Amino acid sequence: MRPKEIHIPFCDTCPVHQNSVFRHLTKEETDLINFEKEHRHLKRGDVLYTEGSRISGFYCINNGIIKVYKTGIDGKEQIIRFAKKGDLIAYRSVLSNETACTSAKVIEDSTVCFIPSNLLITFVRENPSFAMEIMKLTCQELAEANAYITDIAQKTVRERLAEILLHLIDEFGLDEQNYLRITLTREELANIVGTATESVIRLLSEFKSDNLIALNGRRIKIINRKILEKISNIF
Amino acid sequence: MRPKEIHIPFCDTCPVHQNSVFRHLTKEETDLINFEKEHRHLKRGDVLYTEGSRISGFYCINNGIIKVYKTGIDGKEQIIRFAKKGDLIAYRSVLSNETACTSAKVIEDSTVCFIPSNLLITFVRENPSFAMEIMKLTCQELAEANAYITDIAQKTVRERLAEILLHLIDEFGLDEQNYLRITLTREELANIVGTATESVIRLLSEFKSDNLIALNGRRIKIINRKILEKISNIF
DNA sequence: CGGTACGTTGAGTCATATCAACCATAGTGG
DNA sequence: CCACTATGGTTGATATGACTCAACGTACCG
Repeated sequence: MRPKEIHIPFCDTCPVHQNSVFRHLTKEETDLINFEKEHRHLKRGDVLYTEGSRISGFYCINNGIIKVYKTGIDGKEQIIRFAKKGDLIAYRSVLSNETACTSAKVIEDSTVCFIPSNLLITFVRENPSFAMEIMKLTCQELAEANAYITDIAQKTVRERLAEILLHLIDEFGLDEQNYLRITLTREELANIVGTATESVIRLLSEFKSDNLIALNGRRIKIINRKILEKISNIF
Repeated sequence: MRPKEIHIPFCDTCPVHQNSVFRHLTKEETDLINFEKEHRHLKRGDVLYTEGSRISGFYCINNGIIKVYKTGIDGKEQIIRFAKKGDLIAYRSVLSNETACTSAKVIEDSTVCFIPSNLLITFVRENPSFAMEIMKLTCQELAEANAYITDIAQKTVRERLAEILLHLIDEFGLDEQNYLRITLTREELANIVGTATESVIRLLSEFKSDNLIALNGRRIKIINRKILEKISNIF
């Protein structure tokens, strides 16, 4: 009884597959994934895995948005990154053979493929081009993490909030009316920036009075990107 | 005229080599490194590479301590990590084929081997066990970076300073009199914690009056580790 | 001896967290 | 259908952690 069942194509014709690290797999390897993968439909709030758990595979996001976060003091979430169409999650834990260092939860209803660990390990060992691509992925994530450490340590909340808005624009884009294509609660925004919910609310309404953004419930319309860039102190 | 020239052994008998990711290399691969590597003696303050530069190889630390940092607002350094005997630096940029996202500077006089990029790339492509080990390394660094993002976003400066002291104990150890085996300026400490130099000074002398540490110039003696753990809020 | 880099302390300020109250909305169950 | 509850959003008042600025001390170095 799923009125809107989303079709999951075979891996070899899946646009995600063709545009990701998977494009370095051979026909045989692709078929193997296709055979072994499961696909799942998930709703907002569903949890894919939690910090500390042992993981038997990783996920390829076909659709929707997932937040990847750590749980800190008093259970406060720190959002580390988002995963959307074409992104992989949980592969880090598989590769390092450690328990998950983050949790993952659905933000917008998603369709994902679950691929068992052993496939990833095998491909890394047997397909050097694929290994190299996965390695690049990890290295890029590492570079981003380092940059974020510096930001969070040195910038004010105001600067960081402006910067996050710009990141969200880059990552998820704007619709025809310049609304951000991702909707987050104030609390989620606070958990990216690393601040209190109330501070996000105050700063957003400040940005609004300065005519940099407009607010429509959870939807954020970008009016003046240039000034946001100035505020965010990126160079 | 170097009175204390430190002997660099051939790679195949180098203790660093035998205890690092390099142990997965074949005899031939090891010989190749041995043949192509350069070794360098560096003094405090020497710079190995700087953010944004293109890198033609990576470094294996034989001795001494290096700080790896990003330059943020107004040139303020954010120290990302330290590298000591047996650690590798700059390999991230080589693997992802990007310019360096950090700079590296000598904190304690060091001896390092410089190994050209192409060797690393070749070994990753041709030696799956080695590739896997390097990958684990990156993944672990990533896990640490994520944890640090959460800390810095959620903890107070006081908590973070205590935590950093504990990290430094774990990473560099204590001598017979419980002095930390790494000496940093107050500014460097501040640049790890992500705070102002004055704040570090005030908090250190607070820890001192609470009899948690003793101070002797730049040397820090650990007196009560338990309480430091309590303050740092790790669980 | 003057210079430079580092360390320390005090005073004042400000950004941000915290606490508290209140509103809006939607879902739930009797 | 209404009270009830939970969740998210907003605003105000207040507290305070941490930064900044400034002055001064200390130590080492050529």
